[in-house]
Amino acid sequence: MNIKINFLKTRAQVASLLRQHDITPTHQRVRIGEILFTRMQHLSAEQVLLAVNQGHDEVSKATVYNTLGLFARHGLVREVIVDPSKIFYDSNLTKHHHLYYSDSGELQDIADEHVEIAKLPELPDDVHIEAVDVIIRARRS
Amino acid sequence: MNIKINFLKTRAQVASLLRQHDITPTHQRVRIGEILFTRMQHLSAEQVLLAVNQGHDEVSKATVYNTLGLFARHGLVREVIVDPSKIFYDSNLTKHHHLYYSDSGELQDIADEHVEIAKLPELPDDVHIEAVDVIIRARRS
DNA sequence: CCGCGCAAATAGACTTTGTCTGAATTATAA
DNA sequence: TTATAATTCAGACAAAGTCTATTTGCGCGG
Repeated sequence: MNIKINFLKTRAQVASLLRQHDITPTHQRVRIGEILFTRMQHLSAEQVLLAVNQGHDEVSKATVYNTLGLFARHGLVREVIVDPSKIFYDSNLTKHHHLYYSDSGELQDIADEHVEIAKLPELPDDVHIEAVDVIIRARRS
Repeated sequence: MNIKINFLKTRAQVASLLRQHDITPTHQRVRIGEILFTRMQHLSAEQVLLAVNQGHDEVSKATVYNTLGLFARHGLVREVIVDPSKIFYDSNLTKHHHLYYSDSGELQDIADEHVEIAKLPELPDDVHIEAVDVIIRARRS
């Protein structure tokens, strides 16, 4: 049984999670992990950079981008592509879909049980599906 | 009954389509429309710019971006957001979904009948849905 | 405890996609 | 014809993300 990825509270827990995924837990990576994994949320790279560097500089832009990519490749966060100008990193790893408000840029989770995909196309054998994303685009008025 | 938007062949047909959608058919807009509406395809702004300016300059970058946005707002093309670095403009206006190859960047249509969404969440009254996009992310190997 | 070697981090230049500005052109209307 | 408005344009600008060359700092053998 894996450590529950969300609601981690301590640096030690984040470090342990990283080790479980074969990621060396450096100071910077743990800082970024703290921000992402202490609650379920969607953050852009820019927002992570700001959050990490509250007050004084601690982690460089390059490292934030590298680390987010690394986390995504190791399945610790999910990249959500809904906005043409930035990627959101989603620390909610349960199966779910997204509701995107194109007026405000707000992104909300939709629990898996509220969406049912009853049919998907047959694909050739050499094609393997990485994800099926359902995005509801809406606006308030 | 509307003019069938795909497979338009002549400038006059494109101009007529634009007029139907309250868009003044300028030379540049018709050029761009010719490229988009003569067959169903997904093109990025960059690709439209290149296609329009075969050989000599005819339409500026600013106009291409303005026109694609204008066409999208008037429902003549559909913006497809699957790649974090660019928007695709889809001239296939029939209801359909997308298969995106994250290794090659290739984007394919999936006919509506191959996907069935059996359930969607209830949303508050002031929220109105603009689109429900299903994106299958896959890779070949 | 020292220093070697390597992974990781860094600053900042660079790239790409897209937006903005203000001037010039073209169309529209009186 | 004149003026009024809409459209186009070149090029400056902005934002997100990548790349490079250098530095940092940790793990490990002696």
